[in-house]
Amino acid sequence: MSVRKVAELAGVAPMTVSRVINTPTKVRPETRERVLKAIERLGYVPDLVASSLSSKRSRIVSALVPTLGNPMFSQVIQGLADTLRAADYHLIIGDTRYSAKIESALVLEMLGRRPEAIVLTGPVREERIRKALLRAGITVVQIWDLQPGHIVDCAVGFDNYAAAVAMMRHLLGRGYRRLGFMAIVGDERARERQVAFREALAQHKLKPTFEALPSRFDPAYDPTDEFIRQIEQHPETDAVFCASDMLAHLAIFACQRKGWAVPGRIALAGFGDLPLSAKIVPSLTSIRINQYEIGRRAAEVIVQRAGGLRPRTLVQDLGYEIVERESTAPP
Amino acid sequence: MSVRKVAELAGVAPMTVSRVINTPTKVRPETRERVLKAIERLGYVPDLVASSLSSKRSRIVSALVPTLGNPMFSQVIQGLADTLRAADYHLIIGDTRYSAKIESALVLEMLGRRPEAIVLTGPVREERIRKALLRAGITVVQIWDLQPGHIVDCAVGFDNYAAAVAMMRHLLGRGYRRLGFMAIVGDERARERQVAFREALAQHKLKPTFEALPSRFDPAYDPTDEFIRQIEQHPETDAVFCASDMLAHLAIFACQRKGWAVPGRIALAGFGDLPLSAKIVPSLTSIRINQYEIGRRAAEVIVQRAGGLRPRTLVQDLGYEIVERESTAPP
DNA sequence: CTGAAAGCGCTTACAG
DNA sequence: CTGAAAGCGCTTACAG
Repeated sequence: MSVRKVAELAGVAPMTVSRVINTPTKVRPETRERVLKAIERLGYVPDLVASSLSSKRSRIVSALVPTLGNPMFSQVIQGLADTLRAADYHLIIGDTRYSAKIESALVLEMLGRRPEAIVLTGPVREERIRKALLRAGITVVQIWDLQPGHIVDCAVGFDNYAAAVAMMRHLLGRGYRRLGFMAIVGDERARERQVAFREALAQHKLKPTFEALPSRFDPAYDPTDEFIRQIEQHPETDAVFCASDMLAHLAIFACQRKGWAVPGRIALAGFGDLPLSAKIVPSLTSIRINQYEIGRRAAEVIVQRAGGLRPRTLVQDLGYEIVERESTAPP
Repeated sequence: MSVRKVAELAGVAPMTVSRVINTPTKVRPETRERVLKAIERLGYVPDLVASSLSSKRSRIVSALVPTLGNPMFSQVIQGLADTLRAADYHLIIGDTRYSAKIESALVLEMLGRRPEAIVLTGPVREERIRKALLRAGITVVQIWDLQPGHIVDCAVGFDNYAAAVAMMRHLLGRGYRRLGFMAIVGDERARERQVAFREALAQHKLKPTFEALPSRFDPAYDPTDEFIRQIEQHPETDAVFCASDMLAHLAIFACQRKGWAVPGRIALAGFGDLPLSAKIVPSLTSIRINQYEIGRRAAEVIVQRAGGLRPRTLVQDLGYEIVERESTAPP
């Protein structure tokens, strides 16, 4: 099945078949009809691989996220997928498992598909990769965290550090003073939140009661146990800033098991504002990021660029919002 | 940047560069070294589009799931992505939003990329699409639900109906008799569970107290409110079978808000056994499906097929497991 | 409005 | 072990 077969059946040149598919208005209606009928009869599906090669437009976008298992990122992917599909692009995805090494290997692999754009979560970490990206001359959209110094091309996201600072302001404003921090090790974005956590405390001449970073690669990995252990070892803790809502949910359940009132005994705050966070009991104070919108905007930038437009702003800060809920009511 | 440039720099023919990349052992070590150096120096990344076209091997797999937002499916995708990457395949994804129409359009689009295999969630619903798939002559792996009559090619999943029947056996065995059912409308897989729910009750000469199917397209969509409304309208209900763990989690929170003891007042059971279900208070009885494994096996089938092997079994039933937890303790 | 020629960047299938 | 020729299935850039 190929343009040639269709052309033969319709009694036209292959070029005309190509026109019917790509620029139908440039073909006389009668001719178009004949070609369309031939396409239909043969069940012809144009080969986009060949099309990509000769037109030098792959209509492919690659996106790399740390993990697909995290709803934060799957929402971003969903936003990307929906918007790109509407513009006739296909999306190739890869997950880096939070590893810079895997990320680099994936970028190189992806580049082989000649994508028109590549979406990366966070800054490029290897100089070699940055060079390869530049040499490829494609649109690079860095999503999620905005770190101005490291942006290769475009960026859509929010200020992770500022968001964490705002949450700390909220917690301190509520009167909490003995704060713990919890994140999953390997999550570099969480590291930034941790820095904000420390600095905010330091400004108030306070010290963390604990900073726990269970590793998902640790065979004994269980954030729930880790949380309980930390609270028992540091019973003065009156609030815990969790680097993700999922951790905060687990902490709430741990507290329920232990009979620790939230927020009476311990206040809890998360990050990401998952849908469940508004519904959980107690409802969870969190930092809302519009994940879907990040994906949508990233796709938008890509489509605009492909259309020859220079997007007005190369860096789009979509902001964040502290959502104050029951879990951090004043003590 | 092309094989030609590399070939010139290395002083060999393009064909030799191709060999160094694809079958390096077939090139004399000294020649290979020279070519490798040229590749390195130029930062050459082979064009997989051109490679696909001439070799007729795209090394692409397309996967369609109803939504990426549901952790059930993102786990499947993760299993696919990991396994396919290890075999040097790229994964193009699409989400059908539970729509047969979108699914059909996506399949046709995907076919244009000449994937070596396509992964579909559930059976193909349009005859036209089944034909297109057959004509494409590629591996089609139907995942998730196993419906023998509708399988185009291979299938990896579990028996949705049997799983729901097993859960009903559990609930009835625990002594619950006044059962309600809840699912999100549009989820066809949930429909099967609903049928099992009804039939199991009928066998015991029982009737549902309610069957609620909130629609995510309904502006007033709120499964929590819907759950509360149903329980208040049908206060005799002593247990609710939720077609997904997420719904069951929301139901648990709703009960906490209302002061309805789970399982004292109402027992709850879910489907999918999300990680949170073991941790939530009360822990949730659910049906465990190994989502990641479904993805992994689907990829395995694809890789085996590509290697010329006929997989031993075309239909792999990975089974399910009723995980009995606190939420359905005897009344 | 339509078509013949050339070429996109690889690899297949020979040939030596 | 290496290479020259042909071709994968489209589209670009002309030409008429």
